[in-house]
Amino acid sequence: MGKHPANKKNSHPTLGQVARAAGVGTTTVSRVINGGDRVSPETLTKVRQVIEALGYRPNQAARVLKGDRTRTIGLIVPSIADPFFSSCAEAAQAVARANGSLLIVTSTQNELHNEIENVNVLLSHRVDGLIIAAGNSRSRSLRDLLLGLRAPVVAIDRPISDSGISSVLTDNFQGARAAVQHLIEHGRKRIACLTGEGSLYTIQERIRGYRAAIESAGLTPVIDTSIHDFSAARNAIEKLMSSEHPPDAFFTLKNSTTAHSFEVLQQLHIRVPSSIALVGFDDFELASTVRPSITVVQQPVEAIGHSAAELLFKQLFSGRGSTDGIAQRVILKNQLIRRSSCGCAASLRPSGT
Amino acid sequence: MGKHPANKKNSHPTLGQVARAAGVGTTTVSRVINGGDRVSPETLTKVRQVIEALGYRPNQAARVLKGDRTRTIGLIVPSIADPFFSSCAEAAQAVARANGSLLIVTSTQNELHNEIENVNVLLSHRVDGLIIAAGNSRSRSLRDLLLGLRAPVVAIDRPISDSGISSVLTDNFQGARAAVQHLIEHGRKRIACLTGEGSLYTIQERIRGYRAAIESAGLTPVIDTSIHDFSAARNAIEKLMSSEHPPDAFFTLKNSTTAHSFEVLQQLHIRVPSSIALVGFDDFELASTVRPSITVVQQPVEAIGHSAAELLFKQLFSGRGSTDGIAQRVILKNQLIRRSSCGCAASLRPSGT
DNA sequence: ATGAAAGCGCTAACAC
DNA sequence: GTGTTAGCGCTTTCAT
Repeated sequence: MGKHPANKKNSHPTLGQVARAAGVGTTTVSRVINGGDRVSPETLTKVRQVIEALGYRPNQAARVLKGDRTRTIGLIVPSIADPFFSSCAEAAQAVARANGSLLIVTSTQNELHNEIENVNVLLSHRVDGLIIAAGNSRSRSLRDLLLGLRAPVVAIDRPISDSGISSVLTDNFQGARAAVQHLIEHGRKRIACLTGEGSLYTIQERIRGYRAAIESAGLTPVIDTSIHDFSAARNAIEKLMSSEHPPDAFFTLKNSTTAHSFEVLQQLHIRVPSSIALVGFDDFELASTVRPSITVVQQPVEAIGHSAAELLFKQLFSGRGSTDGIAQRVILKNQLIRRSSCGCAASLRPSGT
Repeated sequence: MGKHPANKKNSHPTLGQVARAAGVGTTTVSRVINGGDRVSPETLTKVRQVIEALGYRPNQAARVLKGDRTRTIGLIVPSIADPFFSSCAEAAQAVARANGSLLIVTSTQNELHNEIENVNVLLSHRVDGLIIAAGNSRSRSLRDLLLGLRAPVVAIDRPISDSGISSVLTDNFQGARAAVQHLIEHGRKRIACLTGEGSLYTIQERIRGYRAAIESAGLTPVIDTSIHDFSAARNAIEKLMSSEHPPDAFFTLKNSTTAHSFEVLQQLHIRVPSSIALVGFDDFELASTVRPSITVVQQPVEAIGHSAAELLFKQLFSGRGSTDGIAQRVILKNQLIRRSSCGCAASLRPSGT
């Protein structure tokens, strides 16, 4: 089938083939593709031509085998499609690229089984380092697996318990506490906390923050961790609203819960913020566009991915493996974005920050 | 520093080390890690123990060097953080995993420079195949590069011009035309088309669809391709609204334009849909939650990633390289999701489809 | 400035 | 069943 001029050979051309075609030794070709030092200008030009003509590309696998780094790093997250993690990934990839590396992203759906398998697969590919957001951050087996690696590891969003593994987190506790305090300052007395996935580290920290604020104000905590989906939100809210002492505010601990709750409130024609104030954890697109715009605790998403990757490369370059010396814990600040749903006056140009 | 039991060796243990430790030959170990056929039960157990004890993991690079597939496929997209592409990626990864492969995702910001570099990097890593959403789908150099590969390539979202490269697309033309027709059926006469990134294939197809519907209804097309951001949207809309014949509907060609336009309309206190009807191309979270809920052309995002990966593996397994035989063009249908902003009655339970 | 040759870790003939 | 051995494509001494 008449095809294009390039390489119609069955397989990729090899360095040896280039060498032969150029009438030089393999060493010379190797030098050329690695910067071209110690090669005469003519040879260099000649070899480059041949490389071009043959469409030669060095085989990473062979280089790796010689013991070099693979120039790949792995990122293991619950879901690529989750905006939080995909933003992290984008930021991490930028750093990886700046360091001449490739980022390989895999997803686990928070299942321990997948987390362990992904670590193993990535390791088989000899990634130089690993960034991981582990759903099962307290799993003994995962921890031991990670601890046994020679490659550096950085945990994001959720730390690996009792491991001394570096981590980049946001201050979920403070963020939640500040949000609830804000609600309290608005005079809210019965603030209910709504969420799903109560087993995750992040959620638990946020609950701690909620409790701390509530209790230090002498109020009563009301926590519902059953909100997995829209109908769960609807049920929970209907029940709460028809209870003896209905809440006057909701603090929702994750994006989907915030969105679902907001929609339920609309459907039930409950006024926000007059009847119920609403503050969510985690910002999202359109949180500033809906009416009322929604006040949220905003996490520095890109910064997480960026810092984690930076930290990883720092460990990589500092020579040694995971747990020694530079293991660090980076805690990033969260920010309360005050929009309308908490009771603050609507800003004039609400398409927010 | 007292560490854990695993492998404290400087580097990874090798198959040879396992063989020696187990008192067997390398072939036997190789057999064990490849399924354990033709090995006696005792040896098998023994070897497995040693593997476990040493924390041995086969080195992919070495396998690759032997000519095997790398069991990795590459996905090149404009941005990982874009929900459209991250959903594609998630779907593609699921297929890859089902086929025992790893998906490597890289992003290009639609820059030709990055697209070419990413192809080369992925190729150096000897990915078995490539899925690409090329911003510069008409670039000659990119096309030639892709055509020269022995690895199968599947284009998504945007076809590679004049290349015969397989592609998985949605029917942008039909989708747009149906949306505009819907607006026309609602009695709208002056439907303005708003968008940015007019150079992209997808956008151009949508414009074609818009034109087709408008012209066959004897109306006048009004197209503004300058909407890069919020303030551009604001300017454009203000100008349109104060013109002699202000529009009575907007058809927005991409997510961000839809969201920005919606917000501008709110700020200007222009009633939707009574004064201006709105239909957007591409669904997004909360499109059903805002008030009025927004009617959109919904693309089968997961299906794109899924089909593309399936197609890629099909080509991979069918033995040969890119352009022969099974090169296909898969066109997926888009669906008009009728919510409120087009003028259709609000549905009772508007949290969408 | 350039080349010859020895592996890197693994698999696949081919013996035993 | 199991071991021996020859490379896969590359980098890297060590000569020249």
